Amino acid sequence: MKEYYDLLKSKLRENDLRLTNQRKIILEALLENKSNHLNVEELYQHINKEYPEIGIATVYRTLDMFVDLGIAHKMEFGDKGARYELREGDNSHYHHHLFCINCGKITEFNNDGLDELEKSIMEKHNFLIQDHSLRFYGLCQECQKQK
Amino acid sequence: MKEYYDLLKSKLRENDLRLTNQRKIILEALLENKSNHLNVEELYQHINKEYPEIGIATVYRTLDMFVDLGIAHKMEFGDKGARYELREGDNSHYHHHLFCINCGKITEFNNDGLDELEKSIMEKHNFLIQDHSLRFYGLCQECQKQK
DNA sequence: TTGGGTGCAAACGGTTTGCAAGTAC
DNA sequence: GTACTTGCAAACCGTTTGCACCCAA
Repeated sequence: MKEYYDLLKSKLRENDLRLTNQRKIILEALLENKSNHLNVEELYQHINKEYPEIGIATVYRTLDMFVDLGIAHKMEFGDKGARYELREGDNSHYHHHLFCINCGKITEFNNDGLDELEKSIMEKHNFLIQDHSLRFYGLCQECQKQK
Repeated sequence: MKEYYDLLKSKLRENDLRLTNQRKIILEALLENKSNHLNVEELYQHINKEYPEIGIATVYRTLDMFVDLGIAHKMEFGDKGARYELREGDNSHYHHHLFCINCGKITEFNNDGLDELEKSIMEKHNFLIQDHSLRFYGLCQECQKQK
């Protein structure tokens, strides 16, 4: 918590941006829902309960800014509504996602073994990789039983 | 060409759907632009030149249907506008994409080595994988020079 | 004090939908 | 002939934007 707060503070200062209450609150909401994979609307609803004066436009603007500052990731699963999650400190341990096409449940899995592929692609295609996304779409355990 | 046409025909028949001119034309447009990664609007413009009577709603409906029939893939890169591409016969040789965040250029690369990861995830998470997507975001060769 | 930040509501843009007319089978 | 399809235009909905007011530094 403190860790992300300090990170935000220094990133903001670096870029001559201000540390507003809204930005603190939105960071906090992301932290509280770290594993819930809320989309923007859901995150906004969560914030709205305690801080009804904050507008959704601010939430969008702030989240985009967090991405620019390198604090958050934006993810879209094609099911209406982007999701944002905080970046982990060590990028190489970034996780990826299983997306259930029946119930929409999102599960995380680890990144092991992608680094080599990344390296070989950089060389083969002369492509400077800055971010990556690996997803599997299918049926989670519960939805398999159901069918 | 013939191959996809026959596939479409049989898939349609299986599902009591009709082989209309529009569906043939849209399949053809996908084939002609196999490596161009056009989004729906661009694909529509391409079709519109020769067949101005076809509406964009039909293009959307048809492409979604192609996905349901297992003939096409839908892809979203977060840069406005979904893209569709024909599925290759052998799913295990499905390619993935490099997306240049500067110019939007999309490059394909091969899938080698993802199957094992897939298998281990199926076991570990009891997740029935039906589709997967691996992407790298970064700078293509040209855009690296430019900067 | 002042320029960046916010809330509001309107605008935007990709996509979907209702419906009457068209057409494959 | 009948049900599936289509074209059109309007609706939808997530996201962005313009603007007057606000507030962090």
